Amino acid sequence: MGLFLSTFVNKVDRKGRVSVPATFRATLSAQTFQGIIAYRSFTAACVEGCGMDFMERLSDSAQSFDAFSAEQEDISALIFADARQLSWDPEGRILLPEDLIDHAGLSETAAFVGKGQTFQIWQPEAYKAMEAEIRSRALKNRPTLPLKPKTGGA
Amino acid sequence: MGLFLSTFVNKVDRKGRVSVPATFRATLSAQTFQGIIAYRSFTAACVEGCGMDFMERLSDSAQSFDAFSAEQEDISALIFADARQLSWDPEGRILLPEDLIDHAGLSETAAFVGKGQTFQIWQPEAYKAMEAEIRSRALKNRPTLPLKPKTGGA
DNA sequence: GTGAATACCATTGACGCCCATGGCTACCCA
DNA sequence: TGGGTAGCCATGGGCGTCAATGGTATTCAC
Repeated sequence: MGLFLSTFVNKVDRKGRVSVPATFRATLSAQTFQGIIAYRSFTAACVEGCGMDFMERLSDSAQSFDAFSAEQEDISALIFADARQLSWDPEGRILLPEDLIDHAGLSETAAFVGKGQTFQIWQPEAYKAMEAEIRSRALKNRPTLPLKPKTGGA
Repeated sequence: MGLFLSTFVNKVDRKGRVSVPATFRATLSAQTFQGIIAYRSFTAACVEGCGMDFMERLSDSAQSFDAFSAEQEDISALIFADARQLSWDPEGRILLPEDLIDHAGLSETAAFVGKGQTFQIWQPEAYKAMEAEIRSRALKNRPTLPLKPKTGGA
């Protein structure tokens, strides 16, 4: 299973095009749709991104009540309505729609931020600020991450 | 299952390259991604290192979000966003990104410190100081490590 | 017909790959 | 037991390739 890792800052050109990081494209290469799914985050000033398979999983989850609460059903409804398929050109660039650019406050550059199964697109300075905040909070709280035991193999 | 054991101090060349200890490479040799995952520790001046399988376990753990507090989501966000895939060259070297070098205060040499399932990369002098501190604390506190019973296989 | 979106092409700079070297160790053989 | 040798691992540097980027042309839609 491929993951979206690391953060890449790429330029947005005059036409609104931006290169999707090569490693992200590699992560999505197995999928039928050659591109990304993008929708406006409703918790932060950024764009959420993922592959089609994640959308399908989201859809499956929304079906089963016990997995998703009513609120979460609302959320998934929002997501599906807002989501758009952005296919990349032969060079691996996507064209960012105007409203996504507005929502994330993008201008010259865009930061692709890996979140594991998904990723986000931020205005780089805004992300830096957000990251600093989270990092300082982590430093204070020293939270721990309960690791699941290894699944299946090895 | 392979573990990361012992400590190795290797040189960082002018291009920022450093050899990953051969035994660490052997530990990771079975994995799909031939290289290491590295991210800045948020509790110490060092770089955390692991294999892709460890990252995937982390991602799996993050999936069940009812088990996840906001804090813990913070952590996984920080880790995935900061994690870089550093593949090694045919000689077993990785290229250390500038900000990782800065965070750990690396210059001429780097210490690879085994931590079992994961490892860390330290500025050698800094690690020596940290180790001395931990050791003296252990002498005082006599910490214990509850051993799990053997799980089924291997 | 005009504008936008997509495809095509060219440039460049970073990164990955290749070859060469040196030192240490472990092994072999006398 | 000691010298020689071979192999592995860490190291240094040069070169080619690919990803990111900027621009132009062509096609599609309205």
